[in-house]
Amino acid sequence: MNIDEQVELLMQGTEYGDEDLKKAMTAELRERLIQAQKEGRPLRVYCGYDPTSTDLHLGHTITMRKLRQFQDLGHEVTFLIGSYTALVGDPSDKNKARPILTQEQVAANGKTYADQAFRVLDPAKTKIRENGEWLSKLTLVDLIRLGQNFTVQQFLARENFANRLEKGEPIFLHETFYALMQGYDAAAMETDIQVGGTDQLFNIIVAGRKLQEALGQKPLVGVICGILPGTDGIQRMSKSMGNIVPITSTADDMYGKVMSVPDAAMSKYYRLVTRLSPHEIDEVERAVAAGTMHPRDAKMKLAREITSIFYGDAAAEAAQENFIKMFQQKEVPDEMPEYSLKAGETVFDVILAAGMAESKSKARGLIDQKGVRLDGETLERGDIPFPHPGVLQVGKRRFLRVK
RNA sequence: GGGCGGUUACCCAAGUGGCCAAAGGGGACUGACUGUAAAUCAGUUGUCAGAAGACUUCGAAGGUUCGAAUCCUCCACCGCCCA
Repeated sequence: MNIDEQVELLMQGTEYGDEDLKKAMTAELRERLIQAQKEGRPLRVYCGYDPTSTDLHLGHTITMRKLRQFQDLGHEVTFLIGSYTALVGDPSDKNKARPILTQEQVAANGKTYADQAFRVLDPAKTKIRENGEWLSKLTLVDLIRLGQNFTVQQFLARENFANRLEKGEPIFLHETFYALMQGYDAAAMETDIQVGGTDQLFNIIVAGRKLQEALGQKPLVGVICGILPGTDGIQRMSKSMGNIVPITSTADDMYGKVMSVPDAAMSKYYRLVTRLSPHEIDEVERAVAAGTMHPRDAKMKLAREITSIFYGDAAAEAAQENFIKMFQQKEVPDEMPEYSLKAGETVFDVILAAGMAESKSKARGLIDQKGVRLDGETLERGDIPFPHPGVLQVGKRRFLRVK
């Protein structure tokens, strides 16, 4: 791959929110690649992950995919676990301060993060480090010195702080340390390239570069990845929005979740979380635009690709077949929870016992709305004894085999 | 530390003694239509009850009243201004 192609691939899916910045970063990236080639040394690339929960979702894999691209081009990739930054909580993507985690939680989460990351990254070529390694050694004086490189105004100008200020929501002092800590990570590792989401723009472009410069290093190149919308297609994918595709979900589930993503978000999914080259993606989009490819088929290709990244081709193929059977041909799924009918139980009893509705009122509502079927027949009442064993379907996708 | 304002259901938010289980919007859910997409249309969205209705709920606890989300007292938390 020549330098131009490398730059194109590495800049795919990036978003800077500012054309000039993007141009500048692209130019710097090119320069670094050339320089690295000349000197015959790999670039030091990293992305940090704060282990704030146990489950990673597709949104987290965007930057991993980007790291993987660097890895495949022969560069040195560090998967940095933010053991210390997680203690502070990144204010970037929240309108509220994050809950403070204990050191034990952080340690436990960090472990599972690395394991999950290796579904995308090449374990043999990945360094795993924790930022506690160097952040724990900073003294108060060190921290104060770091703070001398920034003004309060710079922080208040940040979009999310500015919003909170405007709305009268609290901004805690400790939140401002986050950027300093992250910037220091970059300096401590003498980073060439830092990868992160658009919410990290400030931390990377302002904090990281400035601190490196202050410490006499060449400022890093920020590769800022776009944000993946969740399954609703609008809000960013995040656990609290309930629109995530967990990377630990089953192949069938992953395939189905990707299929439920609105068309409008397809392009982002292709660019941010697949292994396809910019060229191949263009081809798919052209075909859809020209009408030679059905948008549904483009999405099936996407769902299959994503499932394959995590489960391999065979499982992705199987997931696709299940999907076709279940939803395109309206057959009931092969596997579903089972329930043993007890004497005298009504339809309501079964629905509630199986957790298919939260309360009897909700169940009543579902029946009234013709949302409950037994072997395909709509049930009119819920207070009658359960008619006969069979497949109970509540809504579109909740199934129960009643025996 | 002082002054003022706020806390309503999943979220935002209206409501300042009875007509309040509580407007409106968003979200979620169901049905129709579809490509398990979007858009659109119709409906549901505190719990129990077949229905009438009953019960619990407007930050917490007490109180006034025939009756309180609404008035009073105290407590907790948040914001703004002044230090």
